Amino acid sequence: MSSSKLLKGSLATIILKLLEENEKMYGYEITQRVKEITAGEFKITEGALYPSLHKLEAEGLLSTETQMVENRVRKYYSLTKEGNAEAHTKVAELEDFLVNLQKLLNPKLGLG
Amino acid sequence: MSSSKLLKGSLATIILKLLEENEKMYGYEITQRVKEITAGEFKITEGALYPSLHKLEAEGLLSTETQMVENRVRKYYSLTKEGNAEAHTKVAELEDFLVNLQKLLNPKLGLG
DNA sequence: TTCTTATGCATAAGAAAATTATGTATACTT
DNA sequence: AAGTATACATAATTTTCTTATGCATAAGAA
Repeated sequence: MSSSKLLKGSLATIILKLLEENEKMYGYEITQRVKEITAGEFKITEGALYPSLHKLEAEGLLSTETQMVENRVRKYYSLTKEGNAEAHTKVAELEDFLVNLQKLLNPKLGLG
Repeated sequence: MSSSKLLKGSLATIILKLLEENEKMYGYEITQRVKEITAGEFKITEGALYPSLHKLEAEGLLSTETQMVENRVRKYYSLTKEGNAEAHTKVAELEDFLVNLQKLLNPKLGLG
């Protein structure tokens, strides 16, 4: 996430959420999907993405499958069973966090 | 912010926002206010808070004033003029970020 | 034909921003 | 006497980025 330098710590949750909806995705596809959804405002760098994917795989949350497409390698990632559970947990935690952050940013609503 | 380990990078914005509303606050007060507003879900640690306050002061965004209250030192922080401007900017950036994050977490709404 | 952009993965060096642990000090409660 | 609350501060470590670099193929522009 280059443009804003905000919200370090949410990348893994974003990845898990996207994979919850898409069955399988490859790295480059994830960067493009995020860019598309956020109208170009989030740019996930490879230096952040690939280490994060590798870590999630090492933790047993993602499984991989490599394909050759048009003479290029694609490494597809899918949620494991544990990954699916963790996706729910992490998304819920992040949403909870956002609610609290909104209370801080918008105290009139929060304490109304 | 100990409990969730999320949203690293938003602490400075939270501080600026609180000071935008409160004229002046001291460190311990900030930790208690955040805890109160978020019903105990955000716990700002001293190890995060004080370095962040010092940095904001070094950047000219905050000014300080020390008082003795009941035999204890309190260091009050206030927004400078530049701090006030920066508070607006950072809050707007964070809100913008949250909008995009919501699009990722709630794609059905985002692309509706 | 050469350069740039796009596609696709990966790692290393460095910076930023936390966590955790520690230290000092006063005051109140158990 | 020990623990909790108030109040500030810093150091060591960890996490998670950014930036830079590297490899490789393909397509389009100059």
